[in-house]
Amino acid sequence: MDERTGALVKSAVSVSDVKRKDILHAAGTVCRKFHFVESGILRVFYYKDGKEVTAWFAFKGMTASCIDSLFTGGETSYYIDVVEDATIHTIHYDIIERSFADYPLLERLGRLMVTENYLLLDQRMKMIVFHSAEERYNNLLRAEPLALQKIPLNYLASYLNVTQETLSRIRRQK
Amino acid sequence: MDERTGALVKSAVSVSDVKRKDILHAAGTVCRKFHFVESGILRVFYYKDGKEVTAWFAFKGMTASCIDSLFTGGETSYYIDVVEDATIHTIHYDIIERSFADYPLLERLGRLMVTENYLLLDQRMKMIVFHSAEERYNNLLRAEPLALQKIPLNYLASYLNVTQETLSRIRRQK
DNA sequence: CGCCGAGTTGAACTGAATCAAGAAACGTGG
DNA sequence: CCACGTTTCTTGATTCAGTTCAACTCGGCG
Repeated sequence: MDERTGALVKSAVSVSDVKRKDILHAAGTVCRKFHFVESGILRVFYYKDGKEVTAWFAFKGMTASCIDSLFTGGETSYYIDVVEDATIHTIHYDIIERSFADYPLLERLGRLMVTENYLLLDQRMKMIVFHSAEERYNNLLRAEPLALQKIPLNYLASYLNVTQETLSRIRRQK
Repeated sequence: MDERTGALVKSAVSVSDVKRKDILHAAGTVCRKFHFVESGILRVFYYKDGKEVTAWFAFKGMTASCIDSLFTGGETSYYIDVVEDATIHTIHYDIIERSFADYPLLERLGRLMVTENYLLLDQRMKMIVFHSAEERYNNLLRAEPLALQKIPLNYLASYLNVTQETLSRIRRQK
């Protein structure tokens, strides 16, 4: 990325500390931000038949956003909250977007970000389709061993697409 | 899109007619093309435990590509074949990509394409996670009633993530 | 005609959901 | 620092959607 573009991006970022249970974004609103996680854990979730369903955990080094709103400009169906006290860098996409025409590299940045998200979703989909509940749990355990101790079981369960009861039983036999 | 960019894109496209069972692309190779379907049906699939799994059907007006290879530049794990004789427009991504720097709008085009694919995948994932086999079948039936008569049952089954037997039973009670 | 691929049907099995209670852990005010 | 209620987690019994395996039907077509 060139200097000029870097400076613009920097100007669109703000850092903040957020606490467990803080809600960074609610469904039904347009959301033009996305968050980089420096430390802590964020969660992206939505409601399905009155129940929370976790779409995504953002651990250290990952991003969380109302990706539907960001992509389409419409109202998001996601909520974002804080699972573990976190320090985050929030990118104000408005500023980025307004400058697309003047900063060609931003388009690339946007493209790569979406691509990244696509590949992650693809992975997750294959995980759910091809692996049993137990394999999914073990996989996540391998990827994020520390984090798992800090995430309530019901959040985890909906992320892994099993009931809380099943997840509890899986976990027992270890 | 401006004239200049339009002309470049046009230069990167070729039209062809393809026949049922033709294989447009095999896994293990790098693929730098994607296909627009003017008529007919293409299928993107891969192998899982020795069995074909359909990742995607491209009906009229849709696109088919080895999206992993296109995004990452690596070898694809997908095959693309022809389910129903088709006329397709093939975009040679190489040419597009080489011109990213000179044609800023191409980055946007790329971004929007990935975005489109992301949203489709998200939809599909939710379909599989939240709906029963029967609901998934009915949904596809609603979306592509004509096409379904032309697609072999086993292709359909793996796309819907059920066994052929189950799909046959679902279909019976109509 | 007989074979072959595509689809159907049946019976047994299984992973995970659901429903229903409890047990533990947690935090908040007294 | 304890008591109390709430939230989180566990356990058991039952049910169910969908799989698996195996056999069978049907419509071409060489």
